[in-house]
Order: sequence, then C-alpha cells, then structure tokens
Amino acid sequence: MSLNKEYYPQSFEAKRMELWDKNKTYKTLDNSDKPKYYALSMFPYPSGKLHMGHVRNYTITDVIARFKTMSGFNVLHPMGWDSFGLPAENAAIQKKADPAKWTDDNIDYMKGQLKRLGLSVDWDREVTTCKEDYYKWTQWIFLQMYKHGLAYKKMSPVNWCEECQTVLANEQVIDGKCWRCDSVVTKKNLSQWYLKITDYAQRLLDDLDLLKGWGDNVKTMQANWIGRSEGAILNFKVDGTDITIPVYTTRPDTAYGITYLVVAPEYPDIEKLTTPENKQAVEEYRENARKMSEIERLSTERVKTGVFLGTYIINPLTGRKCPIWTADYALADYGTGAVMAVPAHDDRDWAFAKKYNQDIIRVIDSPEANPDECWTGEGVLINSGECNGIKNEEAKKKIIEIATRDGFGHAKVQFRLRDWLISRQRYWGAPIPIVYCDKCGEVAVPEEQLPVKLPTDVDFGVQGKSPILTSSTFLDTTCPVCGGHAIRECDTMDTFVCSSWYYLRYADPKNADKAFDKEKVNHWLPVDQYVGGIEHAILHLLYSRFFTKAFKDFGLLDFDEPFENLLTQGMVLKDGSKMSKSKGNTVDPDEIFENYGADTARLFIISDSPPARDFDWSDAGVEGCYKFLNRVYRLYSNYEDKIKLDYNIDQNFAGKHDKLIRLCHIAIKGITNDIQNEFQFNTVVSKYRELTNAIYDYITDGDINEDVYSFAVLTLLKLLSPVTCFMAEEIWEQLGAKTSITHEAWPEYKEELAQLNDITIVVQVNGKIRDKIETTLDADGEALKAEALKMEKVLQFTEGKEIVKVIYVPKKLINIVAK
RNA sequence: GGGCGUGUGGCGAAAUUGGUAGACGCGCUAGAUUUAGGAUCUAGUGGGGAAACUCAUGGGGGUUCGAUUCCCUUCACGCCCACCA
Repeated sequence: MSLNKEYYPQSFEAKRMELWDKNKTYKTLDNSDKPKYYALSMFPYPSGKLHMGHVRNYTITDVIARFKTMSGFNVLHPMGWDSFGLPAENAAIQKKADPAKWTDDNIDYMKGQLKRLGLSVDWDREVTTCKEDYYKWTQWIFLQMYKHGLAYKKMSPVNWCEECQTVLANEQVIDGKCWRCDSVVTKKNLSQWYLKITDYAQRLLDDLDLLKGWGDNVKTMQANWIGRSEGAILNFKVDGTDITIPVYTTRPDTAYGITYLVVAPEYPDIEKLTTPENKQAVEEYRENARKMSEIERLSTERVKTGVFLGTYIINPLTGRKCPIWTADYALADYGTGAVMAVPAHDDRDWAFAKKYNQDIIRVIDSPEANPDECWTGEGVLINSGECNGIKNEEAKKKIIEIATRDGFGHAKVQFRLRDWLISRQRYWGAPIPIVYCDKCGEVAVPEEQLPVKLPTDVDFGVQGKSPILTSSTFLDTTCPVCGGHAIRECDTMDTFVCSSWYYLRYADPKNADKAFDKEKVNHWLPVDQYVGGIEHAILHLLYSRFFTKAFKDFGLLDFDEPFENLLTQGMVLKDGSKMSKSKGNTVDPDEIFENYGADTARLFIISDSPPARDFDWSDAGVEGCYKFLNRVYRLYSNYEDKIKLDYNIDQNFAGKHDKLIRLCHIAIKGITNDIQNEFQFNTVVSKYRELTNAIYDYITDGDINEDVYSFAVLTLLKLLSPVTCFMAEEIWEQLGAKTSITHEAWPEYKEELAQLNDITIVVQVNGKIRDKIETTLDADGEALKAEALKMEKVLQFTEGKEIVKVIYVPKKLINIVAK
C-alpha cells in the first residue's frame, strides 16, 4: 500500500466513514476501566439541512470527544433529534406531506451529513424525540410531575401567537414577538397546563454557584431571568368595604409617602373596587388594555395612562386616604398585580402623578436630592412618623416590623420567574396524557397505557384549530377510573419538554421499561462538556436544570446539575452578519465537503476564532486551510520511505535533530494545554502550523534522520487526528498501522525537552530593549548580568547615570535600572 | 434604566497571566519555477525616520525597574433583561 502523491480527500473520506461505521469504531460501552467522559452537543432540530452553525457546534464537540478518547477516557458522544415542532406541521400544511415522513426524510439526510462531517458519534445511542419509544417517556415524565403536584392546569391570560395558532411560554416571547415566527404576540384568556418551575426558583438561583464550568454571562442571564427580589407585602384596606388589597414592594421604607394605589387592568377584584359613576371609563380602559399587544404595551413606555376607580384605601401608617387607580404600568402577573405609588421616590409613579395631578410627599431626604425631582437614591426618612431620622436601608426592616406587629404586612421574597406554560394547540408534539371524564373530571392516563399515541387520521388543512381535533379516533376515550365516557386532552407539549431530558436518555437509550436506568444515568451524568449556542442560555438550559432537580427529588437520579461545563459557541458570520437565508449569505456545508473535503471544513471552522467568539466565514480562509492540509499531506506522501512506525529516538541527537525533537515536545505541550484550557482551538491550529513549518525547515537540507523524522511526523499526525480525522486515519493506515488512530494514546511531552536549548536573553535599560544575548539554557544568571553591563549599547544608555539595580528574569530578560 | 462582555496592524487574531506587543494565518509586495495561469518555494510586510532611534494595544491619569495585562477615570460598540413595583 502506498499513499497517493497528492492530497485528494474525495478519494478516501467517504471510504473512511463507511469503515468507521462498519467497524463500529466509535461504539461506547457502559462498562470500562477507564474514567468516563460525557461530551454533548445540543441536538439539532431536523429542519432539512445542516447549516454552518451546526458544523461549528458539532466539530467543536467532536474534537473534544476525540481528544478525550485519546487521553484515556471512555467517552460518551451521542447524537439525536429534537424532532417535534412546528416546521414539520407547517410543511405538512403547505406541501401536504406527512409530518412524520417529512421529519424522517430530514433526519436521514442530516444524519448522512453528520457522518460526512466525520463525527465520532455512537449512532447506536441515537435518540429521536418524535418516536413513540421516546415520547412515551416524555409523557411518563409529565405524569411524574403531575403526581408530585408540579403539573397543573389553570385559566389565565397567556401569550398567544396568531401566526402559529398556539400559546407561548414567557421565555418564548422576545420583545413582544414570537421567538419562532417573529409575529406580534397578544394576550388570550385560556385554560392551560403549567409546570411549576417557580417551586425551584431559589434552588435554580442558588445552584448557579455550583456551575464553575459555566460562563458568567449565561449565569447572569439566568439569575436575571429568575429575578429574585426582597421586599414586603403590605395590605391596604379599601375604605368603606371589607376588601383588602395586598401590594408587593421592594421599598417599604417609602410607605409613609404613598399617595395613591394602582391595580393592573386585569386585577380580579377590579369591578368591586369601581364606583358606578366610574364604571364606564374603567371598562373602556380595561377593554383597550386587553386588546393591546405586548408590543403596544411596551411601546407606550413613557406615556403613562390610567383611570380613577372612585374608591380609596387607607394607609395604616398615616391614616391617609389614597385614591385607587387602574393603569397598565401595573402588571397583572407580577407581585400581587397591585402597586403602592410613592411618586416622590419612584420614577414611574412620579411620571404618573405629574400627569394625573396626584399628591407628592417626600419621605426620604438626602443632600443630593432635589425637591423638584424624583429621588430614588439613599437617604434619611422624613415625614415618616416614628421612623423619622432613620436611614432608609434600616427603615425597610423597621417598617416591615411595624407592618408585622400591626398585622398589615410581612417580609416577602419575590421572583420574576413564572411557571412554565407547556400546552400547545398544535399537532406535532407529545400529547399531554390526561383525559376529562364526564363524571370524574381531570384524570391522568395510567402509566401502563402509555404512550398516548398521536393520531394519524387528521386533516392538516383545517383552519383556526389544532389538526388533532379533526381525528375521529383520538378525542373520545374511556375513563381509566370509572370506565365511562371521557375526552382526551388535545393539546400537545411544548417541544422544550422533550429536550429537557434527552441528555439522560443517551445514557440508556434502548430501555423499554424505564425512561432511564438510575445507575446508568448516575454513571454517565453529569455531562462533562456541553456545547451549544448562546440562544439557549435561558430556555433550554433553565428547563433542563429544573427537570434534573425535580428528578432528583423524585428519586430518579442523584445529582443536582445536569451540565458540569458549558461552552457556548459564537455565531457563524459571513461578511460581518449572521448567516441567514434571508440575507443570502449562507454557505452550504455540502459544497465545502465536495470541493475541499470535511477535514478542511473541520479545520477551518475551529481555526480563526476561539469557540466562544463569533466566527467570520471567509472563502480565502477555507482555501488557506486546504492548502495547509496539502502541505501537511506531502510530508507523508513525498517521504513515505523515511517514515517507520517503530522509530527509536532514545538516542543522543544534536543540532537540528535535537531541535526538531524539542519542537515536537513544545508543540505537544502547547496543544495539550490549549485544548485543556477552555478549548483554545484557534491557537491549537497555529501550533499545528508552527510544527509543520519546523518539519519543513528540518528537511530542506536533505539531511533527514528517519527516527527523528518519523517521530516528528507521527506526532504531528496524532496531534492533528482529533481535527482532521479523515486524513489522519488514511495516512495512519497507509503507513501500515492495523488499528484506528482514534485508539492511539495522545502524545506526551517531557518537560525538560519542551524548551529549546538555544535561547535569547533580552537586555533592557529602564525597561527599553537595547540589546540581546544569545546563550543556552544552562547559562548562569550572574554571568549574564555582568556581560550585559559591559555591552556597548548598555554603556551608551547608562552613561553618566548611576546603576540602581539589575533585574534578571531567568531565560527571559535582564533589565538594568539606571538613574 | 439595570446587568454582562469587548476594544491590539488592511483583516482574523496571539501574548506562558506583570517580562522581547503583533505568534500563526488571510491579504498584499517583490523574486524563483512555469509557454501562461494555477499550484509550489524564497524574502518582505504596524506607523514615522536614510539611519541612530522613536511612536504605538479606544482616550486620559496612576502603581511598577517593566503594563495589552493591575487600579482610577472617560469614550465607543455588542449582547441579555427591563413600566418586575
């Protein structure tokens, strides 16, 4: 056997892939003496074709998985499909295709592309969320949530996307628009299923501290989203009634300055709080607010509006009668839906009070405060009865004490996080396993009756309702309790429910009796390295953390956090903006595979920027990587007769031979460190190039020692193999190796050889470089100092000055301080 | 308004965490080879200066023998959250 003279990846990449497949080279066994390592990519939605973002994501994870395998770990590197969701259903509507078929076809195609990319994935563990053997367990998990009181149904105003004809979770509304289709979201009053993620708010917040391997940006985003704040509930009696309005405030210290109260337009008791003469105006205002989209509500940011209800509350601290208003700057679903207004110390209240002529009472004074402006800073209490003279931070506690003592309030921790709305009025999702019995009401489907299968006799052309309602077989069923007539829940689950536990299923993908085996999950999890896009910083990553914590409480597993280390890779850009079909600046991975091969794609996508940063695609850069691989390849194809697998470098080498060996050790050390240090693949690639250049330098004079040369090029080959896996495997085999290079040990370096013998010492005077000394590693510091002091350049710059001290940094520099 | 980041050549970037700023590459310039193009190889490539030198890591200040790195201040950009009481 021998190598082609020229690098022609098309001639061997496909063949290599088939052999890996056939030989099950990347099969992962549960039992191994080696320590485990779980490398995970965020699994793709099977949209049709891979884009460069996928290529970047999966290449990064694959390089990590291959590196860890060679470093002696038993690596789990799985892949699957987040395959429920709207695009399949939309395709069904537009192209009259079956969503299952559409999804399967896409999976087939994309799986081929992933293999073409050379992923070292154990495909026997593939997981597909829209298959019965998976969604059965998604439904089972829902039942566990239900059983433990974490899944419940309630009527409330929800986010409605008219375009998608479904409700959305809070996390899926971005700037008042649908995260998927970008159309305006409105409010609708519906009875919907929720998961009680709020029960876990504090733990989700606290445990962020456990996540040492997560970037602060993601942790901060989650902390902001959870939004913990400390304050108080204060209850205000409505004058002349038995009604009490509780408000939540983070500023109880300003409670003596309340001059009016605001309730949200959706406030439940609002009708009882409205006097007959104000009824019409209030009704109109509420109607208007209801019709307004989130966007409009946001866009009215600076113009405050509201209507007086005609009633008053009494401030128990001051006895003051304060009018009750409704205004849409009070939010129905945060706090209690009612706000105490202290215009003197809150910007929003100030603006409102100015517009509607409400009283303003200053209760916090500060030398910096201007009486004609709103003051939200620190200060000392005034106009506050028994609290006068107290600093406002202390007054917060004091007033909570008073409220508690007198029975009109208490301290309260409030979260911004809302419960997770998981109902979707769509077909292509996991059915919620609940039935509504004529007699027994809401009943959970017994576990042994799972899965509740998606019906196939549906009409996708139906307008204004979920296609699932057109099934003649699905809706009517019998009650598992009484055997009487019952109707199935016809909403399906948000796809984020499916993706909140898939990483557990990989540990035990074929289990027909359980969602996953506890022991296997405890063995493989937590994920050692998770790689994916920053766009999931809140959504998927928060939901998955919630699921893991709930599962721990259910006794299904024994860890708190699913993902130990998280790498959020940057976007792939072209010409400075995100690749997108609408901008027409996409690059098709298939074209790159065809023209340059997968190795070039893999090398290029990790080469130019560190993984976390955005990556600007350039055609010239691809070309450059391809040329580099050609250059590397020729080191083997042109010198095949000089390379032997059983080389011996345990002998004394001098001069350029010694230097090349040292450069190899330097490369091993540098590359290993760069990978271990947050996967700095861009500098790994530059070190590949340095070593390649060094080997070319070595051979230019034709004096090639076969042992040294073999050591150098085989070291390079192994170092390259996690990245350019096809070429490395091809050359490796052509050189006569019998086993996959994947199963070779990662090269090790000797510290004493990971430095050059000839070094340059920089000589500075007062921190400025004046000269250099060429010397060797073993040179004596004192002697070097003495030599430096005698150098002509040094004398020139120290002339007439006193030498204060001489600093010597070993192997680096001498700095002479002269005054 | 709050939070988190980022500012280094024409471009992507690097800098062993306080020690030669610009590694490595893209691009560009010249040369070799080639009938030509491509490919390949060699040399050069931050600014100013003929040179000695000197200036330069968004701007200004500070600490230090020495600062891209630490501190203060200021500007610009990016992302996330936001009438959250």
